[in-house]
Amino acid sequence: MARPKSDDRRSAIMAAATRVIARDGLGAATAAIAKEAGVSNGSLFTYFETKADLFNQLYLELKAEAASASMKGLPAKADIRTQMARFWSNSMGWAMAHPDKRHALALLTMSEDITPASKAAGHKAMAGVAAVLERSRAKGPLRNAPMPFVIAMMNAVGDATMDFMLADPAHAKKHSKAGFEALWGMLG
Amino acid sequence: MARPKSDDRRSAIMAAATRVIARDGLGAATAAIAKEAGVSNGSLFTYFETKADLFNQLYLELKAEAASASMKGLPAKADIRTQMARFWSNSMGWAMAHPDKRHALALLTMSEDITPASKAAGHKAMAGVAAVLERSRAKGPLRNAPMPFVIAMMNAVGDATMDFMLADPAHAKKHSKAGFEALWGMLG
DNA sequence: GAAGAATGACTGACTGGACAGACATTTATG
DNA sequence: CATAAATGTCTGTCCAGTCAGTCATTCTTC
Repeated sequence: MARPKSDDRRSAIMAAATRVIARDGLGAATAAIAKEAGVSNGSLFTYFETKADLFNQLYLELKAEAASASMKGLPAKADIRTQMARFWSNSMGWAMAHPDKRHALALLTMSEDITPASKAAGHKAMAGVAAVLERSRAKGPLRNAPMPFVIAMMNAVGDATMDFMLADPAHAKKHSKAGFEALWGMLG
Repeated sequence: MARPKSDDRRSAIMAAATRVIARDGLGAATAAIAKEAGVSNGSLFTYFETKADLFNQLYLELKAEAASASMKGLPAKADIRTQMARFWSNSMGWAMAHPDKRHALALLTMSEDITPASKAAGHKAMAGVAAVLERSRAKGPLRNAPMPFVIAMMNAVGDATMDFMLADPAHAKKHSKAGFEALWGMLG
């Protein structure tokens, strides 16, 4: 019946938001995002009702992408340390390949206008990870800790590791390995 | 001479800023801070040249307080695990006793208008910690990692632990212990 | 399949509100 | 009385979200 919304435009806005948020922080102006996307100010609001809406959708998309990337090719039959190592390497590799996405996601995770519903959905996307973690910590010092606590620990170590890899890419491999050893020491 | 500046007023502003930042985030309005302090809008600017200036001074003050609290009564002669445990318990205790301060400090640490100079000074305040950490990690998986990396790991685990303690105070002790075991596993 | 009616996406100037910081005036201190 | 702190209004800036008008696309009718 009428001009259809374009997926290209929608994803141009999402991609622009990723870049601008990574650059300007959560205070990023919608006008700046629209400009970066090559789209008019008003047009942004035909794709996203509010700025918070845009942020929530972007959060979910990035979270899903990060989760899927980190679970790629897990050797289901290998021992648990090998699986964990593969997961770790996937996660760190994704972060290195997409620093803007990883930075924007880190900021959005802290943002106050990500709704509880979005956070819940985000955690759901990470469900596969939880299973691997569960086995990893079975005999370690965290064997009796609540699972969300264990997940938070892993994220904390992961975030800190990524920060170092991005700040010092020359030794990224080394930092990634050190981070994994730290994680494994904590779990096993 | 002339009317002197009052330390009471200055610290009222600092305390108010702590509360308001904890409540409203880094977007906290200077007007809100002044009001909370029972001080006029303009007066705030006779004590702090700019908002960023206030934030930097508050960051340093909170950082110094946290550092000093966490080093209190370290048993210099005890074995390293005992020292580390005392440090950990001090840190977590301070955070539980002053949730606003700890939250504001966490936010300020991420803030973009904390200058590199302030961050450097902040790290300096934590110097005592570094020595304890150095001995703790001497034989563990992180024995060859750069010290800043080890510090970042510890902070990451500490932040995650505090989040859980504050969110679930009934089991604060348990969370604190679990966090310590995680840290110790990582180091030793 | 051509004409044109209907739809709704697109644009960018605009609005209302919030906020950092300045300033003119008042008040306290020595 | 000289000096400087205190006050709170005021101003310029910035920004999320709106809106009136435009135009691309699709549907309908002959």
